[in-house]
Amino acid sequence: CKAGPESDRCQAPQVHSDSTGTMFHPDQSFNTQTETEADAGVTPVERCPICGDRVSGYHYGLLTCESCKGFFKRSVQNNKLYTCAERQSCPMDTAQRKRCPYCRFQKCLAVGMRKEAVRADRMRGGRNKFGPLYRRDRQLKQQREAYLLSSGAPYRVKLEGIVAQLSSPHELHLLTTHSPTTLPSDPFHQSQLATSGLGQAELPILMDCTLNRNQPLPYHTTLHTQFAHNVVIQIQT
DNA sequence: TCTCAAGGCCAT
DNA sequence: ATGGCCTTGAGA
Ligand SMILES: [Zn+2]
Ligand SMILES: [Zn+2]
Repeated sequence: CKAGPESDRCQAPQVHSDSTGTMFHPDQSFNTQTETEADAGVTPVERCPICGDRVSGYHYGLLTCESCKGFFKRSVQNNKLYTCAERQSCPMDTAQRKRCPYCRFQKCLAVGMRKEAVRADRMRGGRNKFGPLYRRDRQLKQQREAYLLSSGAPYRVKLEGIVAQLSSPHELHLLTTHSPTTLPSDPFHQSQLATSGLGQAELPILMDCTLNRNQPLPYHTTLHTQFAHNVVIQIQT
């Protein structure tokens, strides 16, 4: 993987996974970006509920990305009043989140960001009253994952990103042709893998399948299980 | 001490 | 105005 000036695309595809799909955000029409290899496998793969970007921690009540944190802070601090030029339902993803601050702020509130967590006196550091809440939420998530890991429940794997370069066309062939119907003998599998683009440099891929917990992932992929709901896959190149 | 969410800074 | 990175500081 040559890291050029445009090293953006030279990254491992990002993957979400989830038990039986039930916990997936129902409104996940996020066009997720790729994630750096460094992040993959180390940091929990959580998605910002507002825009789908990578979360950087708890901000004003819940896990959000860095940009929505900043946006919410500015909005509240400066008593921003926005208006939507459309119908109060603009799409929110990393590409379009800055287009309509109104809908972005609405969504911030809708998903539970708290104005009260923005300090009127701009005191820095320390902990606010939500500190304990964050702590509980964390350990709740962990418990649930521990359970799901041990339960043997089917889990869902989504892979979306750009493969910079496959070592051989054969790998792509396997990924492609084995998609919906050829995942062997798995009653749960419903995978949909699409490839498009013909350039050798970058290859968009999309996979979404449900697998049994004891079943290996298809071909040339390695699985790193972190938490039950978050699995990171790396394509071996 | 260490943690990590809150505010600050500043290049874009 | 945005968003990535930095500094702060009460609580564990
Ligand atoms: Zn966001
Ligand atoms: Zn709007």
